[in-house]
Amino acid sequence: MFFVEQGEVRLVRHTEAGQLVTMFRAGSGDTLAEPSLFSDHYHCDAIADRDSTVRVLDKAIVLGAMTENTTFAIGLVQRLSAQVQSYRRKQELLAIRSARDRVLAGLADGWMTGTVVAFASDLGLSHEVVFRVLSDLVRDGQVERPARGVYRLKRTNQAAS
Amino acid sequence: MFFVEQGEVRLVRHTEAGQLVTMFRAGSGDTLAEPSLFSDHYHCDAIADRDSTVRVLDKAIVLGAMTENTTFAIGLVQRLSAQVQSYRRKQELLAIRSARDRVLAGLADGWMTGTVVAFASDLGLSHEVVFRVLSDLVRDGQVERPARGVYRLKRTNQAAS
DNA sequence: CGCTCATTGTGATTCAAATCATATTCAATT
DNA sequence: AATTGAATATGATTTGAATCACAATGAGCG
Repeated sequence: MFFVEQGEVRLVRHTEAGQLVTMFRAGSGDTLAEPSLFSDHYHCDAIADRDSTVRVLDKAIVLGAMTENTTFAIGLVQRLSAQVQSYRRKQELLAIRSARDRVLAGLADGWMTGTVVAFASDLGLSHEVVFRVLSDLVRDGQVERPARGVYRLKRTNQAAS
Repeated sequence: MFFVEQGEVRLVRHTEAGQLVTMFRAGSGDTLAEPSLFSDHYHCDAIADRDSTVRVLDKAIVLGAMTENTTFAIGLVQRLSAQVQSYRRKQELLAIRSARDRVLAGLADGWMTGTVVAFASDLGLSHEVVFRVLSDLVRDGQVERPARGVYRLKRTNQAAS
């Protein structure tokens, strides 16, 4: 198990077909690979896109800390719950068939942080379609593009939640 | 938060487009809606396809139990970790573009339990394509169909993990 | 038993996302 | 300053999953 002190680390897996799927993005203060506490053979790779500082937490020590320090355990439960929630939200989003609606939902959820290519990958769409949809949305006035490669929803249809 | 004593309860959400997405299937002994412990406004619906018995756990009591009983807290962490793992696996599976490969992966992971329609919904595919792919796979000898609506991978390409 | 309804299954057609191709911008490197 | 490589962007084409349409089977029910 790992603790990200600085930077950003992505947990990725390779499908049989060879494509890279990002499982989780851990920022400063996040823990990584909690499931490894209970299962040995589950394998992911970790990629740091920026320089990052990561603390390695020994499995036995973490398990020990959970029995002794209840606030620690509760914190862990809380972080895991948040992860479960975000996975559910992602599932819901990926269930949206139309590329346009999916891009809109992704924008509303604040997924468009890095590059468009990364955004497209998170959405499970080809970057070409995402570029095209973004262009259309800008043309339709739903989205603004303050700079090259930067897209933002207009206040008109911001996230409700 | 809920505890499923008997039966099976599905956690579902409705997308804006009106389609139903199954977020989680809880069987006997599983807990449901753990994230509700920490957030108030997240909303899912629960559907019992079979008659089921569910125990309602009071939020405050569960939080109390976590501080007092460390084994309880650890159990919760463990269940949540397992959920996170399965969500990651599902993400990986849904990232598979080809319907044929996705169906194969779903079969290998033992998702084909109920009806083909339910299976298709879990895979995020139309049931027509799933039927077609299953037919092809039977024709190709990769899959056996012991009875109408029952499909099973042949030992040749069983799950590696 | 006849009725309804969901599931199973297949065939034909459509449509939209993937793919292929290509140009441009820009930052990092040499 | 020239070179590489990645991201941005758009256009043309293909492909495969969705959709529409329609049978057949089988379970539940009055």
